[in-house]
Amino acid sequence: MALRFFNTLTQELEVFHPQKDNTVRMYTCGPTVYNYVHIGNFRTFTFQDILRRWLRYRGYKLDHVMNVTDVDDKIIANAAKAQKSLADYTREFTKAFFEDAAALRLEKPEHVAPATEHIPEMVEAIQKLAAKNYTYTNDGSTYFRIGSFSQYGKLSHNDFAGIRSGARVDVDEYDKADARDFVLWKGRKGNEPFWTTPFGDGRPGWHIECSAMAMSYLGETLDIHAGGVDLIFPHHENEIAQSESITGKPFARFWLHSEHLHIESQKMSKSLGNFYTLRDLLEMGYQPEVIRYLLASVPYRKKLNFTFDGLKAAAKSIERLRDFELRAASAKLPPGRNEAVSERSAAAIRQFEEALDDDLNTAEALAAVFEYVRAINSALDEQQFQEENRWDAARVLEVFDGLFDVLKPGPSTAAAANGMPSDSEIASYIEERQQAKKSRDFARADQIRALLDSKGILLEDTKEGVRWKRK
RNA sequence: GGCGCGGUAGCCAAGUGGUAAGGCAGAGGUCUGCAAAACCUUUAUUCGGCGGUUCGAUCCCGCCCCGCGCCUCCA
Repeated sequence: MALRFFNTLTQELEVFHPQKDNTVRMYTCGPTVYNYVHIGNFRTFTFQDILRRWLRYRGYKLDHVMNVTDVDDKIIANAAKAQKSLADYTREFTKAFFEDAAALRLEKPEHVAPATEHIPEMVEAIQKLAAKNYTYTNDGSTYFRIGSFSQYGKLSHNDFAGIRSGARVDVDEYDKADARDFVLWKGRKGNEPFWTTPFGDGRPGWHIECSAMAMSYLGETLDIHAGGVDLIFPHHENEIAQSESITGKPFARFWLHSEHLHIESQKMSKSLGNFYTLRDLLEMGYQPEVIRYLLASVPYRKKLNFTFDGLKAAAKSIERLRDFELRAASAKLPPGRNEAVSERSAAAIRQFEEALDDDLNTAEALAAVFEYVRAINSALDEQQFQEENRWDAARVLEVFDGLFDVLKPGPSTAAAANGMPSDSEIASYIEERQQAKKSRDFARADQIRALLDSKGILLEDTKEGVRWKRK
């Protein structure tokens, strides 16, 4: 079966191909850098990372733009409170965001686009809209006239006919002619940062950022536009209105939206105060790859309830896969190659691929891997897994880890390794213990075991010999 | 009020018109000098409730109950 995604625009599962060049032109909404982002935000970014990796696995090249919103009301307020310039303030949290993303092993998009570095593109976009009479100004601010875009609501599948002008309060204190209208350019106020343009001093509205930057990097029609479900309305709806009013062409072919991370059955959000940042969890001692696994393991269109039990289960799941990897790589094996094992390995990869092609069903993909692990463990027990089958198992794990990326120990594990004995020291301890056991000096053998244990090294006596791993 | 999503074992969770993947936890076992670790086996006559369609429904339809989201900044 071909690669399929659920398209929010059509509400259907659709076969995906990029429009040209075998290159996927993709835009995703990135962070607003007014604070540390929380792990709910990172669920979406992890989904986007899985999407990137799977598209590449399927042979596509990527041209992916992610914006960084580095000017908006909250940022201005927080920077003022911290008595820092906008640039200094956002630099700090932009840096923190990419550090966190790297810890979660999220690939960096081909282009990272800070809003403040693309003001000319936004000005140009607004001028094009003005030339077509899609805008009006009021008290120094420029607005988009929603009444002039007949398809408004097609993404969020809302019928806006019933909403009357003035039905809602203008929360951002700008005067609008119609309740649905949104601001393209906010007029200069007080000491706020501003840019000078033909239509007045001020700063960009949020929605125009994404339209202008997406089209300047990727052209008039994107292959994929992705983000969290809460952006469907109004943000993405507004992006469509702006972009399609300018070009007269579809803005994005596929709209992909990831569901929220919940905590105690509620949306995790800054305003509710019920959030954890990645840094919070790392300080509690959780490994970044465990968090990555948890975020990736539930299919992206399903709400994911965050719990510490879930985090512990994720850690154990990774441990099982790592144990398997170690066993398949290090066990003493009979020579030769078992054809049945090779076939079982190929089947596992096929199942894994089919699950991901089906709108990135990561849960089903994981099931394929775990079923494979059990089958091969049994084959190992029965001496059916042979020397040349090692490559088969390695290949399955390579495909798995190319997407999930959780098998290699993270940097914090490496940090804990400081003061640990080297591999060769461990090997000589193990050898000494084996000798002691052979001469039935169990006291010495147990002493060595305890010594290594105190340094974080766990010995495993198995049928295939002695293995060790870091705790 | 409008629009939408979801309710599957103790927890997380996949799935299909023909009788329930996987992970964690639990139980039993294998291995072992002992132990740990690891591995294996096992764990839902049942898929929120009530009706309907069907030879047959967890999966389709209707109603109800419960949870959640969007409609305002928000991943």
